[in-house]
Amino acid sequence: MPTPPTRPPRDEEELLARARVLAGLTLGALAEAAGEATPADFRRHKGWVGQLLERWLGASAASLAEPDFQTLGIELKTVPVDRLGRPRESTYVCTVPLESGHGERWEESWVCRKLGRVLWVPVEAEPTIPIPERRVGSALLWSPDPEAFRLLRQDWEELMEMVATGGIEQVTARHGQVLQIRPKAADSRARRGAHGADGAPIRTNPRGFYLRPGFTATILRRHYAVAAC
DNA sequence: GCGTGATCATGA
DNA sequence: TCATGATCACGC
Repeated sequence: MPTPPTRPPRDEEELLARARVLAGLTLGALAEAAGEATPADFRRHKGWVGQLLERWLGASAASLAEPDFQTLGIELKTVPVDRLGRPRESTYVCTVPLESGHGERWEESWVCRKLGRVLWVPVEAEPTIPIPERRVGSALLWSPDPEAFRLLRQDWEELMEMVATGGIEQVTARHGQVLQIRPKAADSRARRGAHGADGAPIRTNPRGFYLRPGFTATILRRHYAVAAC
């Protein structure tokens, strides 16, 4: 059984090597080897899997508005998958800028920068599998291809245009083909400064950008199609 | 209080 | 069954 690294990976190759070691291992084994307890359920431990993998891969920017692997410019995303390897949940990307983002170009956007290079790590999330027995899958180091890039850009521009013109309160999770905007806060009472439909300052629930499961499914499906050959 | 790590819980 | 809207913990 390996032990968690004490420093960030030097390069992509080292990061991938670390990830390959984890493939097939269970959450229980990784938690034990890292000296922590495996939660009985995730109701009060929602980010636990992500933080466990951060530790095992040597991520450096935990809970900062930076890529997880700062020097490499790589974002780590653990994705809960069903028995067929399909994502069970959407994937959080970043906060929606409610006051400063208007007029920003796609290329400079937080979404574009975060998704430029992503290490996807699938993790079994079937409710029937006890948490300690759930296995880590094989990781995929990914950058958007032209089609993915186009879809993301199109959604981002459309959503930010809505935020700028109609106001954030008009945007729901139903907008956006692959990217959506949903609440992202401690609870529904949390408030953040924003602009209303008429441009007047308002207070509203903080929002985040999320990738729809179908988008992530396409990424993983291609990976496994290749891996199976 | 905010951003990051996400999953939960409910209604359609 | 599935997606949306709500929620929980942590570090700073």
